[in-house]
Amino acid sequence: MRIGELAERAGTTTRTLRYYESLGLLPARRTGNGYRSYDEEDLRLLQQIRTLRDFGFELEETRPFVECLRSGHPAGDSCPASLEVYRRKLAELDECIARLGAIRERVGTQLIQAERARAELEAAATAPEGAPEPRCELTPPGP
Amino acid sequence: MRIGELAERAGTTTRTLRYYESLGLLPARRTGNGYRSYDEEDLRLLQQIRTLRDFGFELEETRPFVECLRSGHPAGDSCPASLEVYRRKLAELDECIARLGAIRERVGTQLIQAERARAELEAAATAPEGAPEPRCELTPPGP
DNA sequence: GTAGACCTTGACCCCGGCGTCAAGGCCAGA
DNA sequence: TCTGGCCTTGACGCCGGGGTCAAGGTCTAC
Repeated sequence: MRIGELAERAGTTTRTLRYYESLGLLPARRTGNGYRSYDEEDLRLLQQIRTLRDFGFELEETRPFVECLRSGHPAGDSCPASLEVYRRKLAELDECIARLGAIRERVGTQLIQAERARAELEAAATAPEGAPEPRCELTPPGP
Repeated sequence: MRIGELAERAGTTTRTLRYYESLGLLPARRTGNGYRSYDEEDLRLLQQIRTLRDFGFELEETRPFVECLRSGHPAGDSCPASLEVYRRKLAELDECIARLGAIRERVGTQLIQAERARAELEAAATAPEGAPEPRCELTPPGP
């Protein structure tokens, strides 16, 4: 199978496959005329890469999975190195989710307060006495 | 105040301030010799920018807040455009958190299964009969 | 007058993951 | 034989947010 067919079957582009090859992630055999040549096994490797990438893994993080498959294991995550990547990724995801959650809370609070401030402002505009516009601002999380 | 002092007081760099100026985000007056000149108000604008950036806002998203402050409001989020950015950001955060949460679940499940597969594999290696290595792999989320 | 600490503009570099040309080779069908 | 569709390598571009030179101007202190 040539590069165009593999790309199409995997739902990606030839550019991507050449890029992976340049990283040594998915090397290709060559036919006599210099064309890249792939087989079904390469398709599996490629699918493993694309699947992990869809989950937010960086290309380098997919390498253990690919090498695991290439070394004859039936699944990319049959090897300790792959499990280690899973664990690192889990920790990363947990931390990221927690951080975003904290920010979400602060932004949400901020929005409520700012909306209330505006409501009071409009009420003040309706009423004759103009109270000073209250200050409420997103403050830095501290050093 | 010149650029170096403002940068230091805001905990950033002169390069950053020049970059913001190139975006029209934080324009500077000039003294006779061509040096940039800032005042306390500029420091406030800059702090607003840095605070929002710490919360993951892109520079362009801070623009409404800065313009709100510059137009004389006591807080960057006193204006409707700023509130709109808050709301968009909240929606963005919620979606991102949900997406990461779903991925976290899948990766976590995958890790458990792969660990169990390895445990069975080792048990099989201890026992004389080698059962076929079970396949379990992260599968694509579907088209 | 000269050292050194500031300032100026301009330009290139970085990260990841490709997209998008450009110029040319290889092969099949009419 | 020629056209069209594949393939090859190489090179530049993009995204955001600046880092890091380079070459030169300006001011102050000694």
